[in-house]
Amino acid sequence: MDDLLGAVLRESGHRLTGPRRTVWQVLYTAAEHLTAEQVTERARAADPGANRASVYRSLSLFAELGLARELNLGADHPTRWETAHDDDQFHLVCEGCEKVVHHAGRLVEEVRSHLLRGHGFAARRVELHVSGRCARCSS
Amino acid sequence: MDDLLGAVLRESGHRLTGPRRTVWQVLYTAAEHLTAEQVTERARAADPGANRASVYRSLSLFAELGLARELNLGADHPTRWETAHDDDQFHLVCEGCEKVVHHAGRLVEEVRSHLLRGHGFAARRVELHVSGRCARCSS
DNA sequence: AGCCTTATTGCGAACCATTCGCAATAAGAA
DNA sequence: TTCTTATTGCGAATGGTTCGCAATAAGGCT
Repeated sequence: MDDLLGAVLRESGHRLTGPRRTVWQVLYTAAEHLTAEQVTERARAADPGANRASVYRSLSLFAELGLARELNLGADHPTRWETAHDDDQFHLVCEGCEKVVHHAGRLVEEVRSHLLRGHGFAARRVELHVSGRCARCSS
Repeated sequence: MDDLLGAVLRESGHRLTGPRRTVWQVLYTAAEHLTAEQVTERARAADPGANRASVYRSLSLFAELGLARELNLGADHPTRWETAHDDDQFHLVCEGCEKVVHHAGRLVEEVRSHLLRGHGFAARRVELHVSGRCARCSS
């Protein structure tokens, strides 16, 4: 939905602007995880004057408001962005086809309860990054 | 051990040099995870002429040889380094005391087999980053 | 509808961690 | 000891991200 953006912005005392709408659209309709640069490119498809700095500002604001999420898949790869899901992060990076697979599973819940019961550690955010080879590429 | 460095370097056709020895010493005797900048500072304590670029070069080489590991604990934090352990990465970052706890458990094994059996994904490296509050800080 | 306030934008310059190019140096083999 | 060449040190370059500030436009108010 496009109205989610407006609602969240209004509610938090921010304005619904053109650039923000554009960035949100890009992020929302993207299949993969995009780098800030890719977001900028695609934003320029809709609005040729789209500005890099504004894209960065929109992305960080979205993150702050819980609309989007910043991904770190290793120091070699650049930072990527995605719309936020309720589930925790669980990313499988295939070294063969370079695809990043999203995988939401109960595993995260298990990790969480394991840590709390076994170690008294109250997990807020769980990020699981796995690199290896997917079924197709490991043949 | 200090000889581990020499052995691994020699075996891989590299030279055991002063700068590399210094960086290894720093990394090896560090309690926490250090940023490249911190490694450089400490290296300068031993050798005032220690060079930033060489520190970076040493660190990447160590990573390549499996002696050290680069850590990404989120885009906000700078990259950190540690000597490599055999176990996979499992980091608990406490938001209260800012401590990074190393926690090696069988959880990683479970994740690995879960992915392989359930999804045909052959995990090579598993990184689990959890932020939350440790037992002491959550009171 | 038009006005006013001020959040947001766009632009380029600034930043900062990391990397590079290259001449000088020093490991390690002979 | 000499010789080869991997490695260093230096400063400059890079690349992603952020900043400063004047110009613009959202949205509340009349």
